Amino acid sequence: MDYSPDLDLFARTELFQGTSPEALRFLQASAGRRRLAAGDILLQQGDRTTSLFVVIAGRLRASQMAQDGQQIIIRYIGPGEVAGYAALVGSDTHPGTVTAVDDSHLIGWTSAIVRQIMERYPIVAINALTLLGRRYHEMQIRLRELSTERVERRIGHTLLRLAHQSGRRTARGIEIAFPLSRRDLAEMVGTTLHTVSRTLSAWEERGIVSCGRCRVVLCKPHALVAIADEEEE
Amino acid sequence: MDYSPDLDLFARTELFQGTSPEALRFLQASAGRRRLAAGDILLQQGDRTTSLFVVIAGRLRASQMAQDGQQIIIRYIGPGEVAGYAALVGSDTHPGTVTAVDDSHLIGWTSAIVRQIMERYPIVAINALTLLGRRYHEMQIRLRELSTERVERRIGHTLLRLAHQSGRRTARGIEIAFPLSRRDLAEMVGTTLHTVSRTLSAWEERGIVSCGRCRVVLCKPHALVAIADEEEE
DNA sequence: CGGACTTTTGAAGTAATTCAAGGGGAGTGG
DNA sequence: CCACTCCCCTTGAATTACTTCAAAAGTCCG
Repeated sequence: MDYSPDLDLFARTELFQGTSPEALRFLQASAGRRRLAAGDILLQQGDRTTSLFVVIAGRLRASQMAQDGQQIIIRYIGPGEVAGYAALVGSDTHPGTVTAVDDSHLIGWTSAIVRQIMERYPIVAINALTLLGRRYHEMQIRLRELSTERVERRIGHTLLRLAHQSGRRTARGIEIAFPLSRRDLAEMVGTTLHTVSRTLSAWEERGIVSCGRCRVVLCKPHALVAIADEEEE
Repeated sequence: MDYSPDLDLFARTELFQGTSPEALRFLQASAGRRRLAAGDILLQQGDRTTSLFVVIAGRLRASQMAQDGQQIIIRYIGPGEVAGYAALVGSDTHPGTVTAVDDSHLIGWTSAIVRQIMERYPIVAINALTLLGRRYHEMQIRLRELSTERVERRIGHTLLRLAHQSGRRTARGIEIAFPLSRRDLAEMVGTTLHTVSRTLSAWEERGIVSCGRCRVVLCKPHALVAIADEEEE
């Protein structure tokens, strides 16, 4: 078994940065592994919290559903990031559903072990605070955008964010590096897939983006920035 | 100086629950006090993070502003709650502005001390995680409401939440226990003060609420629940 | 090649904003 | 105590950004 690559990765994740070699060994020893194919569900909204995961490879989507079935996408989770934060904050059920959107590889720990780790190695709890604080801040910004901005601008901001956190340089521009349908984008932005489709079509005509089935490439990111941040008068 | 009442309060706040008497003494010794009149600003968005506060008495409003001046209200903060969470998560600037909406009394610690406390008493970091996790979850729910629900329903949910966290039983019903203008409510809900005004007027006609200048009383909370949660068909 | 899903685009409808104007309450200062 | 001012609130009417409804075309996969 090739443990060392994982051990390497550990030290670089947001959650375990700065932990002692001893702590890393303990984490290593107590970890479980999990592989998911694209479309598989890691955990479901309302389920009892049993584990915390860190993404090694792949990408997942955290979403929230209302009783009436309406769904929104909270965020996408990539390598090095935490999935299933409920175990981190001591919540007994998962607030959302996490689904793999690409084949993914994760490592996980039970809630009890997570608790132990944080008590033994406070740096982990402090790291967790930092990352949760960052997520909270992102949410504030999204909430503000959703409250005050028009759809076109929100789509712009959302695409720029996605490109920033998981863009891949290509010949044609920056490609969002995972399958993202118009519906997905709509559920991130708070609109309908129709409006997203229309907006992307208009942008494609102006050469700003280039899209296909579940694919978006930002050809002129600066033009998108202009749309997203331009002064309103 | 009457230190003991504060010491009493400490142990009951969300952040310091379960801390040892020794820790409480240290907290006590290193704390600063701050009094604010209604309208005073505790800290401003973009300011360097210097301190963390816990509200002893009064109420404050955390808000976020965009470049264009558009503002939203993130949340109201009451006794026992944390204000200025940036110091908790190691962010170097404050993500929002916190303003007193009633005369308030707070205690605070510098960022350096907060860091020390968390390293020495991991329980505090774990408590911080729990409370931030709860706030994050609340944000997810608001984001979902804002994305998927109509204004009337959102106003309903918002009022119910406010009543829950700071409602005061009165003869006429549950009163939101701090000044809350139509504009404030609009900035929480993501709409205009006009729409809020119209909605409240309509509800007042049906006897569901009773409002005045910066005052809202929920006379028939169950009717509001029906509006907020009723199945759509 | 059928079938499921994604995407596009037009047309109609509407919830909510924007525009506009007036009324009222609270505090201030003469 | 009255006049003045500053908010806060209310209510109509016009406008619009976006949704909803509808239908068809494209794309992937077994």
